[in-house]
Amino acid sequence: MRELEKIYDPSQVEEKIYKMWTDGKYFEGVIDPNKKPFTIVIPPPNVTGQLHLGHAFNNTLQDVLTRFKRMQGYAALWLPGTDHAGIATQIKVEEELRNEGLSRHDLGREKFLERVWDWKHKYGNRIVEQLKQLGSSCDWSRERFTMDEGCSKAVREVFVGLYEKGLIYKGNRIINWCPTCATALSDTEVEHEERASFIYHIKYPIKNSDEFLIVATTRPETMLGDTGVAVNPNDDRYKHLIGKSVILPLMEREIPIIADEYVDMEFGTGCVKMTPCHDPNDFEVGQRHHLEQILVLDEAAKVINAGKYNGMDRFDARREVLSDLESLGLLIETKDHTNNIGMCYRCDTIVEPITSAQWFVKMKPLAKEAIEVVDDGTIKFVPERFSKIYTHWMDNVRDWCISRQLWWGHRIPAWYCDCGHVTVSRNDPNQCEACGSTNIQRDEDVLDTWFSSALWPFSTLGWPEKTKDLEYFYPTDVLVTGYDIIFFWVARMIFSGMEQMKEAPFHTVFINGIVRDAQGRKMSKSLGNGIDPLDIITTYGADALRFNIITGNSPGNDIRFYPERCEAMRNFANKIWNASRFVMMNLTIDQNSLPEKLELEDKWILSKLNTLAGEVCHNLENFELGIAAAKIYDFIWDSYCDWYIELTKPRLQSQGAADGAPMSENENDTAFRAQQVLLYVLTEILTLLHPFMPFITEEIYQALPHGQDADAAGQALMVRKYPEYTETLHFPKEEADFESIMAAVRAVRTRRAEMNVPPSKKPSLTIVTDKLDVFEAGRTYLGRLAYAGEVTVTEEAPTDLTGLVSVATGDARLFIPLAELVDVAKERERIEKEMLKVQTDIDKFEKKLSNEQFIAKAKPQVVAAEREKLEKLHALLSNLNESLEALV
RNA sequence: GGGAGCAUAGCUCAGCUGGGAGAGCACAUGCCUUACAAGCAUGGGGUCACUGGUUCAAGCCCAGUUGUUCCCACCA
Repeated sequence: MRELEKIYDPSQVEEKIYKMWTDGKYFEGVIDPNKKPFTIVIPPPNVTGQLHLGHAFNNTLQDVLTRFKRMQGYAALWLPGTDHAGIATQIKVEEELRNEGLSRHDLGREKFLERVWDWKHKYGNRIVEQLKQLGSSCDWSRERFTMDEGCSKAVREVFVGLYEKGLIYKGNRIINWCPTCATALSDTEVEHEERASFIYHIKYPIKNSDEFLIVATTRPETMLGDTGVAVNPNDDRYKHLIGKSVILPLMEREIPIIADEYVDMEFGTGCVKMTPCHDPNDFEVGQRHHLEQILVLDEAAKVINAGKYNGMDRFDARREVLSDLESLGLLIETKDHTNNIGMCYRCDTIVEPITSAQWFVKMKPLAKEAIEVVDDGTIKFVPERFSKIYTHWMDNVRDWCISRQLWWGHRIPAWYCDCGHVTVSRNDPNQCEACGSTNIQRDEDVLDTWFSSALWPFSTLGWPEKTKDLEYFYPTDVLVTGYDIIFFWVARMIFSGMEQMKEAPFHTVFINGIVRDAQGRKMSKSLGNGIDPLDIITTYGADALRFNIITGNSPGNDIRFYPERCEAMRNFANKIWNASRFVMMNLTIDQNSLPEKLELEDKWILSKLNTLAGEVCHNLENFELGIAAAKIYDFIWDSYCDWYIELTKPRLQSQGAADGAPMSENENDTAFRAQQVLLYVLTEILTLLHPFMPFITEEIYQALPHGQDADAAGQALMVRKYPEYTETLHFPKEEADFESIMAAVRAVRTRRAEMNVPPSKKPSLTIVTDKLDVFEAGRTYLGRLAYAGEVTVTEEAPTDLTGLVSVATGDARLFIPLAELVDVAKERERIEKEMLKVQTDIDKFEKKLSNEQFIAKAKPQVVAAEREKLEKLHALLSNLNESLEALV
C-alpha cells in the first residue's frame, strides 16, 4: 500500500496510468465467443485537426459507454481512426505551398500528393495523441485511416458495385460550385445564410414590338447566360406572348418566351428569366423546353462567353451589368430583399450554381431501406426527436454529387476512351473494355470525403474481406455523434450499411450537442473564443474535464462551457483522493471483503450503495450519463464522505486505543469491521465512477489492497466487474432507521447554528424516543455528529426542562442544556411557529388522504407513502407539543 | 414557407415511468471538528414563461400564446 500525496495532482498520474492500460492491452477488443461484443466506431477526426471541446465531449461519451460495457463483461471494441478530410487537408497543404510561392499545379499531381502524405505523417498523429490524453480507451492496434489500403479497397468496391447497379452515374447537372476551393460540392456541404440584398427588376424588350417583359432577379449578372423567359401558361397577362421572343439586353440575343407551370403568377411580375446553366430551377425548365445552355461563369467564377464582360469577377460583372442596364433605362426598380445565400462549409465563399459534368449517387432507391430501418425501430435515435429530422431529410433526399475537383482523396475509378466508352473497374484497366484501345484516360476527380466515411462501420472491420472482426463486431452497437453531421455522415452510413451489408450498421445513434462558450456562442477560430481542452487538462486534469462535460447536460442538448466549473470537478476529484487517503491511513487489513456482522450504519451505506449501483446501470443503459454521474457524485460526497466516514471515526479510534490500554475483543472487532466496510464501499465507488473519471479511480485502486477481489491484485480497475444491484445488500429497514438518526443529528445542528453555538462547546444530549434500539445503535457516533458530550437515550422525558433547549423530529425529542442561551419566551415562539408549519402540512395530507378519489385511483404504494408521511408529521407535532407544554 | 429545441434559484443547468421543487457556482452565518479550507456545518433564495385542458394528482401529458435558438426549403 502506498502513501498518497495530500493533494491530488493529475499531471503526476494520467500519463503513467494510460501507459499502464496500454501496456496491459486492456483496450484491445478480443474476439471471445463466450462474450457478447460491444462495438463503437469513432467518428474519425480530420487528420489535419486538433482536439477541440467538441471532440472532448463526443469522445468522453464514447469512452464512458465503452468502459461501462467493458466492465460489464462485454467484448468491448472502440475502434479509432482518422479521416483524410479531402478539402480541409488539401487547403492546408496548399497554404503551406503558397508560403513557398508555389501552387499545387507547379508540383503536379504526384508530387503534390507526396506532400500531402508527408503532411499526414507529420501531423496525423497529433489528434490521436490528444485523444489519449483525454483517457480514450480506443483499441489503437486497430486504428484506421479513410485512405489506408483497406478503406480504399472498400471505396473502390462500393463505387464499382453501385455503378454496375446503375446507382452511380455521371451527368451534366447543376451543382454547387465553390470558386475558392475550385470544386463541386454536395448539397449538404452548402450552408445557407440570410443576407440583406437587392432584387432588381429589368425590362426585356419583346422582339418586333414596343412591349416589354419585366423580370426580377437577385443575381443580375446571370442574365448574360439567359436563354429564355418563362411565364405561367395560365397567365392571361402574357398568354399572347408565349412563343414569341425577347431581345436579351446587353447580349442582344434573341431568346424565346416559354410557358411553364413552374412560374408562380403571384410572385413578382410573373415573368422569370431563364439561366439554365446557373440556376437549378432554370436548368430543369430549360431541359423541358430544350433551351440553349450558355455557361457564363468559369471555375473561378469569372465571366466567360459574354463579350465585353469576359474575365470579370462575378461581383464586378454584377456592378457593370447593373450600370449598363441603368444607362439603357432598362433597370426599372431596385428593392431591398433578404435572400438565402449558399456558402461553402469549408471556406465560407459564396457558392455558385453551375452546370457541370459530375458523378452522382442515385439516392431514391437507397433511401427506401434507410428510412424503413429508422421507422421500424431497427435504428433508434437518442433522443428520439432526431429520427424525425433524419427521416424528413431522407424522404426528400436528392442525388448526391460525389465527385470533387481535388487531388487529395480516392480517385474515381473511371477511364475514358475516345470511343466514348467509360470503363469503371475494380482493377486498373489497361484498355477500354468496349473497343480495346489502350489509349484510355483516368478521371481526374476524387470522391467526396464522406463517400469513404459512409463505409466506416464496416470498412474498418475489414470489409470487403470476410474477416473475423467483421463477423464478430459487425453490426456495431452505438454511434455517438453530433447532430450537425446527421446528414453528412449518419444518413450515409445507414444507407451504405443497408446496401452493402444488408444490415443496419448500428442499433442506436446517440446524438450529442455542440459545446458553446460561456455566452452561448459557437466556438470558432474567427471569434477567437475557442478553449483548448488540453489547457483544461493541464490545469484541472482530464477527469475534471470529462466530469464537467458529462454532468449538467442531457442528451442532444448543447453545452455552455465554463472553465470555472472544472474547478468544482477538480475539487470533487480531490475529495475522493482525500477520502481514499483517510481509508488507507486507517487500514490494517489486506483483504477486500465484507464482514459477517454489520452495524446499522454499515447496512445503511451498503443498502444505499446497492440502490445506487442499480440506478447507475439503468441510467447508463438508457444513455442518461449525466444523471448517472450526478448520482455517483452525490453518493460519494454526501453519503460516503460527509456521513459514513464520519460515522466510522469513533469505531476506528477505538482500535487506536490498543496502543496504550488493552482493548476489548469487541472494540477490536468493530474497528476491523469498519475498515472492511470502508474499503469495500470505496472500491465499489471507484468502480462505479471509473467510466467517468478513469485516471484518478485507477490510480487509487492500484494503491488499495485488492485481496480476495474477484480480479486479483495487479489487475486494472478498468476491467473490474461493474457493480450491479443485488437483493442480498438491500436493507430497507436499516436505511429508514438510520435516516431517523440523521434527522435527529440535523435537527440538533440546525438548532445550534441558530443559537450560534460553536462546535467546541459540547453539552450533553438527552434523546427521548420510542426507538431505543435505533438510537442506542447510533450511540458511538451520535455525540460526535451532534457535537454533544455525554449522550443519554431514554424513553422518559425529563420532568424539569429548565435551561434545556429541545428539538423534535418525527422519531425523537432531543434536549440540550444550554441554560445561558435559553430564552423561554423565544423558545415558545419558535416551537409554536414550527407547529403551525407542521399543522399546515398535516392539513394538506389529511385533505389528500380523505379524498376518496385519491384512495381509489392512486397507486397503493403512493397512498401508503402518503400515509406514512402523515404519521411522521403527527408524531412530530406531538413531540413539539410535548416540548411546548413542558416549557416553563 | 415547413420543422424542431429551449424558457425551472442571482448565474449555468439537472429533474429518468406524472405522486410534497434539485445540483454546481454565487450569497450569508459559524467553524483550521488531525482525510480534505480544493474543506465542514447551517441558512436565505423559485408564480417551474403565459393561458386553458386532461387527471384523484401536472415542472413533467394535451392545445394555444409569447419570447428565444436552431435545422430544412429551387419563389425568381
